[in-house]
Amino acid sequence: MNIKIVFPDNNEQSFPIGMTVYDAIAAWQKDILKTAVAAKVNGVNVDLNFVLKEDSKVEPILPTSKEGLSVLRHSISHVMAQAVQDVFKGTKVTIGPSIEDGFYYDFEYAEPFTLDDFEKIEKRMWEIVAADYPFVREELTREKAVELFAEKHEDYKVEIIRDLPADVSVVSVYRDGDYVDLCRGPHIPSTGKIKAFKLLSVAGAYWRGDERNKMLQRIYGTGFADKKALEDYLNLLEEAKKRDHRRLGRELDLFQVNEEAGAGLVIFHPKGMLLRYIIEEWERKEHLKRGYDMVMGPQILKVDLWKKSGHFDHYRDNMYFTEVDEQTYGIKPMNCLSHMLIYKSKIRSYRDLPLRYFELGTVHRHEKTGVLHGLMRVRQFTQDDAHILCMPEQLNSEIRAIADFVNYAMGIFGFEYEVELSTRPEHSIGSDADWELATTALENALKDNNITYEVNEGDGAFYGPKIDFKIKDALKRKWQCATIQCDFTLPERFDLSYIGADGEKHRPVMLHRVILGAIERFMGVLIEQYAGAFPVWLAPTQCVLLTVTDKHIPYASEVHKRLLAADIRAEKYFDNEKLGYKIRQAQLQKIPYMLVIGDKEMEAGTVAPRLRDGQNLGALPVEQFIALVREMCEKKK
RNA sequence: GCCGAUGUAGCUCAGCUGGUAGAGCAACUGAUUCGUAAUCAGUAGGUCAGCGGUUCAAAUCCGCUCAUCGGCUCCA
Repeated sequence: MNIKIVFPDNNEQSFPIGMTVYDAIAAWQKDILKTAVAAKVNGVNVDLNFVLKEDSKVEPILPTSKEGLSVLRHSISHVMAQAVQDVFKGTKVTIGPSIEDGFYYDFEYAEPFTLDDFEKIEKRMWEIVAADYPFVREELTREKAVELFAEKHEDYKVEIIRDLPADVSVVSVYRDGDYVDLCRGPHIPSTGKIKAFKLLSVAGAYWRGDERNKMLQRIYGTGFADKKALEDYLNLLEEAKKRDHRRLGRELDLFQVNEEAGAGLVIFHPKGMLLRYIIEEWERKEHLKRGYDMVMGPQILKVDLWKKSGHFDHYRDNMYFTEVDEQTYGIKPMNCLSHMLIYKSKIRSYRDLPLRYFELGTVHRHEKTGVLHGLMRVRQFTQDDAHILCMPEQLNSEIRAIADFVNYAMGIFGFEYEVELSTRPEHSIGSDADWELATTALENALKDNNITYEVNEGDGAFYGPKIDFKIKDALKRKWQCATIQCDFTLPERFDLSYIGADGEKHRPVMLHRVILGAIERFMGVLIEQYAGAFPVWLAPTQCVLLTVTDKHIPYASEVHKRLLAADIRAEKYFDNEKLGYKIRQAQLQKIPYMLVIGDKEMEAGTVAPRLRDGQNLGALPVEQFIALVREMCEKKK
């Protein structure tokens, strides 16, 4: 489908939908480019591009819009590639897209780029910007394009063109000045439109994302419509760093990951453990409410069982093993096996199903050193794991119930999440028919629940497809927490059965699922979500007693006892310091209530709560304060 | 595992081209008894990540290992 554009000289031309006006104009007659762009859109004053829409309207892409930023950043990445090739002769270019908060470009160059090189590259980039080269689109036949890039020894570009689908006969390249890059476009009109950018980091990245390929050097950067927006973004990054759970974990004395203990092994300090305990207690109650049975299996199981389940063949590299009395045991990387044995301990009837086994199961996985990250990626962690054994016809309602549970839990903890459906991976077990059935079951449940999701091809577990729920950390990195995995294979391998209404044996289906995922990871994201200022029901310390002078200690101690007796987590700041000092300490610890206790309170039998935001609640009788905290806990605030 | 960077007191960091370690905050002790984000003074604290090498001499140079950080691949 084509649409018409009327140019300023009343010349009418039609162009395919999706093409930008800039490209359309360039394709038509590039010498009237500037006036055309400026005059094009009903008096809307814009710097960047316009895009053609279905409804024949020409919409401007503003430099502040998502689309506009993406175009701008893509153009900046071209300028960066151009600068890198100018500064470091012999650099080969590969690909350089815009991404959520910026852009990157992957290069091949013999020497590693350093942060010091950024200055040189940025300097050259500003020169290119100052030259205000127009971005000019040009279309070439495949053959011509291969010729062009082969001549420049751009092997990666040649490979990209050669790998294009057979029906692509024409490719586009963009020129700015004497630089030319293979690119689909669109771009901004000229390099001079670039006002604000910054190169941020350099990292390794495999060519085409495959670890068997050569490792390239990726330079990350970001760009904005103006300097102010760039500064705001950089400040935001600084703020995000203050929320980093690794930093808050130390400052709030929650946990440590100690080099002496080993990489990826978390040591919970008293306050961190208290937070974890609160979450775990909440979990147990919520699971019991929903018809789950609590169970518990051993940390190590004989290796033969892991062979039977398929873990030994498919997951061995990630497992720890130990040998005792000439028996090899596998330390569990997953909790399912014990649950299978529980199911098998009796003959099961269709009347018993579904059976839902829940375990706060601690697992060990030997993760590669390079992936370890605070609480988010560790080698020992505890999942709020459950295995549901049900009849195939119960799958849909079970999956829906889990999705509801996840939604409820995320609401309680204040997270938004994204949903992905991951399908069969390269290395997997089970029949095609079962994979088909399992994938459809998951997909149908999502559709029936009106849950929007994206499909992640080939990202399933080796034993089945899965639905993943992802939440974001302070730096917007997504972390998978909840997951639902559909498994026909393990029931098969363990020969699980139930007696149906027909008196015959049938095979149950198994769902593996977690709600919060790994407690460690969930706590990591939770810490960042609240920047350490936990809601009252979660706060390891809910209130702290601040004495004005030593003579208030006896009364404050009395109040402390009453609070503890009322299940309120209270601390004592009775040291010989000024009130201001103690307020500051409590503030830094992000404690919800600071109870000031001086002469007035001692005489009246009250406490004077101060909130984290500086607000004073005035004097309250102790009982009233207790009631207040209880109410906050009940409302999960 | 791969690419790159980093590792000095509990934390944040100084320590130039090799000559034997320093600040602020925190901690501890004492004085002060004080009303909503830092009272004053003093004291103590380091096999410079570990191991090995070069050197008359290594925090500093070289190698290996461990760990951390930013990514890639992988993943809860």
